[in-house]
Amino acid sequence: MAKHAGVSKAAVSKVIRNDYGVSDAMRERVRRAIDELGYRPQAAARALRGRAFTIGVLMRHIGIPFYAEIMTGLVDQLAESDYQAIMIQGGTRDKTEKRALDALIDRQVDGILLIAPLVGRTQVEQVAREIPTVVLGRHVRSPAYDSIVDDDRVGSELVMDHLIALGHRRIGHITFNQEQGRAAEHVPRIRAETYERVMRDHGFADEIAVVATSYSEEGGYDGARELLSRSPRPTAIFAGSDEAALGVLAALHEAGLSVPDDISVVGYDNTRLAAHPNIALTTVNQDGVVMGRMAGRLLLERIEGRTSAVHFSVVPSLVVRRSTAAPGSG
Amino acid sequence: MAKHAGVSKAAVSKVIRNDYGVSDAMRERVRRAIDELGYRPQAAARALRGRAFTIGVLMRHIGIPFYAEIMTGLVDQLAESDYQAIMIQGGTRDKTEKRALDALIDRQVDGILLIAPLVGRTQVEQVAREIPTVVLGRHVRSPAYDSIVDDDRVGSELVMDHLIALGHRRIGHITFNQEQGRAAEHVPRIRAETYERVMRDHGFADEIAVVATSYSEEGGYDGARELLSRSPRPTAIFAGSDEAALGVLAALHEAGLSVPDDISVVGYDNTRLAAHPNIALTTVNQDGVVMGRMAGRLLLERIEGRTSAVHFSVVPSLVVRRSTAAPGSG
DNA sequence: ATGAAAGCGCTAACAC
DNA sequence: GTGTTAGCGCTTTCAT
Repeated sequence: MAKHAGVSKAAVSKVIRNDYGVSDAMRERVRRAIDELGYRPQAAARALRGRAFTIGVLMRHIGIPFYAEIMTGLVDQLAESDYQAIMIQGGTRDKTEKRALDALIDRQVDGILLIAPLVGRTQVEQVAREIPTVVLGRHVRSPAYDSIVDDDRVGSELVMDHLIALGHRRIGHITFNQEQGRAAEHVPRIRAETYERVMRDHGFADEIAVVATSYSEEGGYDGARELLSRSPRPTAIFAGSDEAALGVLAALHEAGLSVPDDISVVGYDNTRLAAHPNIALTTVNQDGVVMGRMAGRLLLERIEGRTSAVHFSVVPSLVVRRSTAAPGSG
Repeated sequence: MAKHAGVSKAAVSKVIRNDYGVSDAMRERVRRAIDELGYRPQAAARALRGRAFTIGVLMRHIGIPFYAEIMTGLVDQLAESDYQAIMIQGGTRDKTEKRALDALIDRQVDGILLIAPLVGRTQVEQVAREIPTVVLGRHVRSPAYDSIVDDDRVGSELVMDHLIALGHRRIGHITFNQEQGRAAEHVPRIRAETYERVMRDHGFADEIAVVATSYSEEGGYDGARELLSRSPRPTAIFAGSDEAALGVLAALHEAGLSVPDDISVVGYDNTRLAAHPNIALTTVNQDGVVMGRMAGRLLLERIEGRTSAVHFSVVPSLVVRRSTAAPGSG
């Protein structure tokens, strides 16, 4: 490559990196040679000496619509930089997630975005000492890394206020049963705590009914069946996620109960499906695209040298659809 | 690292790669040092000389449930190897996909899985000359790379036979309007052609009604509205994908038509949502997990040296749910 | 069976 | 403003 342009390797390197100390003529000559040869610098070689120009994203699975929104924002933000986002699946077990995280580190990524990681604060801090790190979806404010969350307290309050304003008081909640250790920073815990607090604040402490399963469709299904078996049964169910709400709807359908006439249902996340007319789920919207874009910005800033931590919170909004109504209207 | 174990770098390298010519004592010593130091080889440095131990997967977006299945199979297959799968989003435009593909190549991946790529055969062949490549979801049999497809002819026949057996003859179809150039290898084209062929074979040539929009929910919505505006309107709609079928359901809902009493709807892909009781979509199941596992196997084989091309076809099956019934039953 | 040495393709520091 | 040089952390070849 350098030979073809009749210049030194260093000159080529400088042109590619837009480094200073290159004459226009030199730049032009190198540019032409690059085009003629279709030359592309090898990321591995660059990584060995400097940067890999790669942002690694760790997520449990792909296939989750909300994650897709995050990626849209991230890619959009990185588009103007020289950085590329690569993704890796961590799975749902500690061990597989660890392996995936190690794989990113081995590949010398310049920044890491952890989406709702299983790994705890201490371990993330260890990684963050070496590599700029942003955690999305964990309510933890470490000085060692940045975080981005939706304000789950506000979102949950929106849900509860909506239901209570409609006249509900026997409201059930389905949450995600996670390990206790670091649960305080976990989203399901915050949504559940807010649910309980609002219930108490309104004098409905006796009506509190929380079932801990998971945020999956299956978890919602099981949770709803459990809630329905109680007597009297709730007039509304606040599922901790849209996924779980889908399971709730399935269980209600199976039980021959109609929504919202017999029972109101609320989700959280505003996945694309919630908007479908056959579902029409009242839910909380958190702007994943904005969160992803912010993640990209924070990572680029850290790569450029910022060391102080930034903790960003997105304000959610309630989207009211046809799955909620006043109780006993059917 | 080598110093800590009191051996040469070459010895460490051999132990890590399970190369021959290492005594048990040496292996033991190196292993212990690795554990003590928590040593991990840098992929970038390895890539420069040998392999990156990385499989790159290019897909349009994450967030597509079927792609998640493919990844599950791929990761499962690679779990027993030293290879890691990383994903990159190509987006829906030629240009962004090209950029993503280049990014994988720059990162020296050892193998590439292209999921329903926009890029055409010639360009893929160029890549495949350098890097083992598997294409999933394109009906093209190149001698230069492997391919994995669902047998879309069989799947589409299953759909049509089902509808015709129920008594439908005015069946509409919604397809994906792609560039004509290389359309022959594209899935939507094959599904549409099979639809037309079966219609003709049964003497329903006059009833053929194809609307070309896209395989998205919006595309299905628009397509359905177009089909409903015709007179007489179809008694059944075969949407080319579940996504599109969701849009069809939305349009029917809006038009006050009930499914399946007024009109039957069939999708394709058996995404998780199709199974939800509020949707209950009759659709075609293609085993994404099997396809992903096969992709991993083919890539590993190619990395090990296979040069002849393998073309693998998965046999789909029909999943009948409540969105189809005999015509005029309502 | 083991180690010394060369070199993969870049970047950074320095000399000119 | 440009070229030369050293070296990033591995793998590979070749002595020993």
